[in-house]
Amino acid sequence: MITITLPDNSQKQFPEGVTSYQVAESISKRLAEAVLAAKVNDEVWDLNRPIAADAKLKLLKWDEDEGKMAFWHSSAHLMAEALEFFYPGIKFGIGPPVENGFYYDVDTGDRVISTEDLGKIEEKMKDLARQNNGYVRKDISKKDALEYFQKKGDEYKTELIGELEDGKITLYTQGNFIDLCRGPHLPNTGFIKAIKLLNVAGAYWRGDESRKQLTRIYGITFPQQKLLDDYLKMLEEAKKRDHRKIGRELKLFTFDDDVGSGLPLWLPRGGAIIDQLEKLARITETRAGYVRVRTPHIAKESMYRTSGHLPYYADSMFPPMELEGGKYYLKAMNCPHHHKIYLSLNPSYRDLPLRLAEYGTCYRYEKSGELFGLMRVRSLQMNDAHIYCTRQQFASEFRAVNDLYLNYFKIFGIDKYVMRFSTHHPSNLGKKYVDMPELWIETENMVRKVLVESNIPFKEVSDEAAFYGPKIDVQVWSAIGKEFTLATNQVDFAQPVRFGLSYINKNNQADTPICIHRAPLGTHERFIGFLIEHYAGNFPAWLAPDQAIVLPISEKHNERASTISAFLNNSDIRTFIDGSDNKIGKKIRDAELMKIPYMLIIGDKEAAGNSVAVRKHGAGDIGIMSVEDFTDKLKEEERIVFNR
RNA sequence: GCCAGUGUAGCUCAGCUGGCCAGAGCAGCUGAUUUGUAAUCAGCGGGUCGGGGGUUCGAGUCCCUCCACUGGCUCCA
Repeated sequence: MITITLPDNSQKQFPEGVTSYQVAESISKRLAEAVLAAKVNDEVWDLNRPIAADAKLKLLKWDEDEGKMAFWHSSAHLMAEALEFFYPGIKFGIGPPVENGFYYDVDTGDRVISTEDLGKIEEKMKDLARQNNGYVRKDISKKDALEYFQKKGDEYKTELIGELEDGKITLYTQGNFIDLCRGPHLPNTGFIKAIKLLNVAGAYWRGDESRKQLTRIYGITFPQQKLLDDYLKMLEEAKKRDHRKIGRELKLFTFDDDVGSGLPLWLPRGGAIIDQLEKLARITETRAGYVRVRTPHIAKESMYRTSGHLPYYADSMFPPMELEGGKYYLKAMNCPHHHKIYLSLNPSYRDLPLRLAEYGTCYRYEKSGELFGLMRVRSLQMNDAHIYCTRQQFASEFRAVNDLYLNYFKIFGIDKYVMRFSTHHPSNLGKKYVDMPELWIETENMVRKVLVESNIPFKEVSDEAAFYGPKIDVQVWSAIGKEFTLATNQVDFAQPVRFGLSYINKNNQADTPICIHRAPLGTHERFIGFLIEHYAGNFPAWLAPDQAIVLPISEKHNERASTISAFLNNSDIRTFIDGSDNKIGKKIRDAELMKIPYMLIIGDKEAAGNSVAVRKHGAGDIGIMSVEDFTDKLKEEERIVFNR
């Protein structure tokens, strides 16, 4: 007999070789039906794998991520079986579960799998699922595994096996399909009740651009049809928040073929949002001791040689313009220009920290397939600043920048984000990274300390730093689940050296400053793209393109409406009149669709009392008030943001 | 850049296997209406069907090519 310890620390005796499924059965029949896999001593196992000795056991159902992973991993094998049926001789790469579903990378030779083919594959999968075929695990020697897949002609699997340790190789078989796999899997295919193949895509073998591109098929499966229906509905809902759709509907921005792809045109209503963001940044930065500078959009080749961006970064820059025997580049970043300003100012230690801020317009030649609405563009304006400080000032400056980020997040109500802290790896010193080991360690420790002390969730990734220092990127997600770096905060102790930046210290000696690159609001393009989705177009009044719209009940109230509108405009409130001869219901509907925060309705009653009937977007009528009271109300909403 | 898909009026979309197929709704304009919290009525004007080339008696419809967009891969704010 062996002892099985369950998560609640209760213990039960079972005969040696008992399976997790049998344990589940002994608890309840319903549990046995719902359980998908089991965690045995911190390792996820198949339900029907015999347990030989005393063990901790956790039964994994659909509500556990590890249960879902086993489910989707098994689904990938099911899809592979269907694919092999339709495309004999097909070769398989990898087929893992992912956050939402699974995929399999396959090589179909000359045959093309397109979206049209997904339906029949889906049907075949449903057939196979109904057969309740078991997923059977088998240990195999490396030699036998290689022999099997070589015979099958699958060079991808043989490549994978070649890297595995002999004695730890397992195959899984279900129905007519055998796959190299570590598992774990469902007991049988019958668990998979609802199947949807989502799309086909190209994917490079092992993520390497220089290797062959395989066909990747994405799918998702569920233990019940209703869960699939819910998931598809959720996807539809997410699409409604898509900034590209809302941007068109609310007339915020557009693209034009003649201008070029990735080059957004900001319409007046989008421009108004930018104005408010810049206002917020200006106020915030002025209070934090920043000074504003302005620099040209182009610079000569020599500067980018000095900075080190050429030739390494040249692929991401627009090709140079040649004139008067020299090459000029459109700037892809603002730092070199700012370093030149530093040189011109020739500061002493008394002038540091020097914080140079600019909403600098940059141009980056992104590959055509990488463009994505406002989130990934070729012309962008950064909420950029470079802080030059001494090593002693570094900690407090970095902390201040961090606080600035958090303050912004609070204003916008951004709570779903992850700070990605990228550090160097010592093995790449002098190669990928500047060879200043003690400075790397010192600044990384400092950055880590600030993050921990500020109680900020972050994940540390080794060997992902910039060549000039460690960095923090703020990762967020678009409505349709794409991950983006929204903002960035980088430490730089390399460029100051390259540019020969220095200051005279207290001991009358030249010293090199450290530079902090920071862009807490990222770029206008990406930040507003993100905000559109974050608010689903329902911008708070301080940020909305139009804060209020004046709606006269009938034509005879138009004059009164103009007076009120003019008064509000004079109080710096962004407003206009709906002067159409539509009925009030229609005017309200139009304003609601444009998501204008406040509607001010003017009829006989209001005209008589110098008041407006206020309707709030999405909330309805909030009562009659004087024009002054409404102005104060709006001003208060702005004050909370701008004066915090 | 690569793989797969899509491209019909400002927007959302119909147009089956090539032949009275260039349409609808919304938006726009004009007129009537003067309206009390999510669509008043009527009339009118919009498209060389993404660009170019080809097949055909005949092409939104089939083929080639370029461009753009969408979903991925790679790369990044």
